[in-house]
Amino acid sequence: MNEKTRGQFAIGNNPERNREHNRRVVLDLVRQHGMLGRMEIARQTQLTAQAVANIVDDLVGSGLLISTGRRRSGRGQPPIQFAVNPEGAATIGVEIATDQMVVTVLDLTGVLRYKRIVPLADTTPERCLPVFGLEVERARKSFDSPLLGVGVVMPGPFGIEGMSFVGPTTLPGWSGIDVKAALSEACGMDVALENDAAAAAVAERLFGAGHAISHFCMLYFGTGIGLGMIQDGAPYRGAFGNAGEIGHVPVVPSGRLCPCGQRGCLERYASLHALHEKFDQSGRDRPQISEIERLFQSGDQVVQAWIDEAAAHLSTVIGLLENIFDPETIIFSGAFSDSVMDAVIARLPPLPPSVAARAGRTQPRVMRGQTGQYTAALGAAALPLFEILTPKLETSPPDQQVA
Amino acid sequence: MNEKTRGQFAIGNNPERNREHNRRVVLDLVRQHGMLGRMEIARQTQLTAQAVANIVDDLVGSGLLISTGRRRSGRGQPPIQFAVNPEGAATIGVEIATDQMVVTVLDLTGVLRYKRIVPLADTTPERCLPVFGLEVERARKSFDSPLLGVGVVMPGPFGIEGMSFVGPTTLPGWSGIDVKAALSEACGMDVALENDAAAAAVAERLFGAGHAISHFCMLYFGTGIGLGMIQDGAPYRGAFGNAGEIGHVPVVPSGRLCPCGQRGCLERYASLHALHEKFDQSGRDRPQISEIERLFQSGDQVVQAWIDEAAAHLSTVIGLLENIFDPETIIFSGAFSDSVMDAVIARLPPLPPSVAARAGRTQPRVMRGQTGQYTAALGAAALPLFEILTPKLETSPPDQQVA
DNA sequence: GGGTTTTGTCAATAACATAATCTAATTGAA
DNA sequence: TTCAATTAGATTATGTTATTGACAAAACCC
Repeated sequence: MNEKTRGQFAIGNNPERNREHNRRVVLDLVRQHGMLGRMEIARQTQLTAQAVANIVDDLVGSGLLISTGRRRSGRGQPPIQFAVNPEGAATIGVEIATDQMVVTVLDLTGVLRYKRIVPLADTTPERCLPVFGLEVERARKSFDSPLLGVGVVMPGPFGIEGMSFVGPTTLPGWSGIDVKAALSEACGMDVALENDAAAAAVAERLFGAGHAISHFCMLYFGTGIGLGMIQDGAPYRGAFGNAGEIGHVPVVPSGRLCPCGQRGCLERYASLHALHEKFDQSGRDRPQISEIERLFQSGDQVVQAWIDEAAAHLSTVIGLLENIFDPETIIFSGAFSDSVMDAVIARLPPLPPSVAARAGRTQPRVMRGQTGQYTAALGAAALPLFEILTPKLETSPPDQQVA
Repeated sequence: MNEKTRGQFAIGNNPERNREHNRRVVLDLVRQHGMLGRMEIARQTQLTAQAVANIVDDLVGSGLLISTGRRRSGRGQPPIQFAVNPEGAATIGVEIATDQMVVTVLDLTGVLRYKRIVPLADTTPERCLPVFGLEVERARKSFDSPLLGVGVVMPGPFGIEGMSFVGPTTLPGWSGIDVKAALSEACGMDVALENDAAAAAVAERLFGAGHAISHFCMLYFGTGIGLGMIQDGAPYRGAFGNAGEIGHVPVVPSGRLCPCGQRGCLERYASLHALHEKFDQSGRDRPQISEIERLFQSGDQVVQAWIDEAAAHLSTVIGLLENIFDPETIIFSGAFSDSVMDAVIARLPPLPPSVAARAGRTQPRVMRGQTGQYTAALGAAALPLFEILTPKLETSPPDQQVA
């Protein structure tokens, strides 16, 4: 998140770290397959049956896995199936947006157990942090399982100098403070912090279309527009946690002036804020997000015009992302309803040529996310889950390194 | 490299894989620090002194490390220092470009031991593969150390459908064939295959400015222009190995027509091919790469004009990359001489605002690579080295997975 | 019912790292 | 000079984890 993130070194393995790793591998595998027998786990993980038996026993003992009975499958003794225990643990996710706070609780299988939307009139840290602490406390009381962690989603970027990026799509008053530390203090525990697009990508990876896709780009339509990247199954954060600021990519030469100083930034066309501006121009009130679906269904001209304009400029960006990342697919998601997202995709102009034109591709180049319009809040709760579930290379904290 | 690359699962650890991992961690650490004592290694890797002693003994035994004597350092028994043994192993790297083949041999510390440039009149696979086999054989005879592997660099992308991307900056005749398999057969051993930009990035990471930088973007000026990305110290390849095709990002609206079908692609302005076209327009012969330095030093007008034009369009791309990747820095490298690269950097227009404008940044936003103009061929040889040296998460080959 | 196949468990083994203890070599202060 | 402090390195014993191999259990097929 800051300059110190540089230059991590992988650390050595020992039996203890080994144990952690193998448990994570097994848990992740079972989660992704829903149900699995011991022998199948052993084959997939390239561990022995005995090792898997020990690990599964251990995970059952700690409540993370449960047996779901035998499954008859051809010849041989039918395997006892195991699945992730929904009651095994839960996580709290909080999305702090420009006008509201969405609080969610997910169980270990990713099922939504609690959702609460708190309108925010004032998003400054002074007013916001106490509400945040209170809401986390309230969510905590809604379940009995052990709490894995708290994830928070806010519009990025974080820690940028000057006023360049403090536009209408970011939160006022939050620059210059250590956001993560402030949030941790407000709720009394460590929090995982990400921007909305990255969290949405994690949610999609764990619970949506991404569960079978390990490389994808997610375009997230929040107040602004963000890019979330899943690479090799894990989110890409950049050296300082601000990767994915695609909103300020210029798409229209000498286009609309952007607070960032450039002209024709994507965010000025393809974002909720751009829609709001279109309503301003027509002399109409800005609609609530919840109203947009209705306006769209009734064929509202302003909404239609916005969709066409957004789609027109997104096409270039899609080619760009494909050429840079070579993803399996690009997923559209955001605070808008599914039908609005579908309309944006449907009206995309012909996509430019790119490396996506490979032989035998199986995924469409663009698809809509499957986790709905609260995907960012879901992603917030998914962040701690991801930490527990996903095997990764252990690295040393940079402060322990030699000079 | 193909559609099957999708959906890898991490596999479980066992003592044997553990052993491999720890040796890699130690070797990588020693390599990056030049020389290190056992206790220091133990602290960095978070292993015990005894474990490190065993590992170091083992690595010395297999010739990968050598002792370099005691170092007096304050109080206490002076530690015995260890360094990577240059004679421990060597790798062969081959860059196949549009007009020549560059063959290199690196020792384990990354020192160039052999370099040979073979002009290629005909780059079709039929003519090229036998030459390749022969040259690898010849390079093999230049050293006694064990051979770690062979790395090959070619202009990408690989396996793309249709004619869209077969322009003057790619090799004719190579589409539709399994390049890696063909190369392996021609030299009788497994080869690591990458595009030039990715390999250059690996070279820079191992031997150049990138050794202290674990997140950077490399803009590589070959015949075309390519993007190599190092993320968390490792190259990013994309889902199908074709990431980094930045040459076909449009930078000039309604600009020059590109064989890819778009207009104003970066490659039409900032690449050797663009320079060649400028010479064509002036009615002059295309210069050899080796001549360009001399032309530049003598203030040649065409070269100057090309530098200005390239720099003008690169500025936008830099802002784009910073916003998307949030790297520590962006490194320019390529087949051009250092002074030409420096001139391109010097003439960049003011860079656009981006997330790179963070508080307390220590690296310049753009810098020149430090591995010289044969960086791609160096990178080719660095590929197998990277495999040996770098700890990574073990994953299962996709064909072993359940349906 | 017997042969085959697959799952699951037990006990013993192997590999690797840890822990504790001791020796060696250097610095620095009395 | 002497001796305590400090750091490195070696030796031995111990512990954790996964592997190996043998065998029992439960299903299918003929």
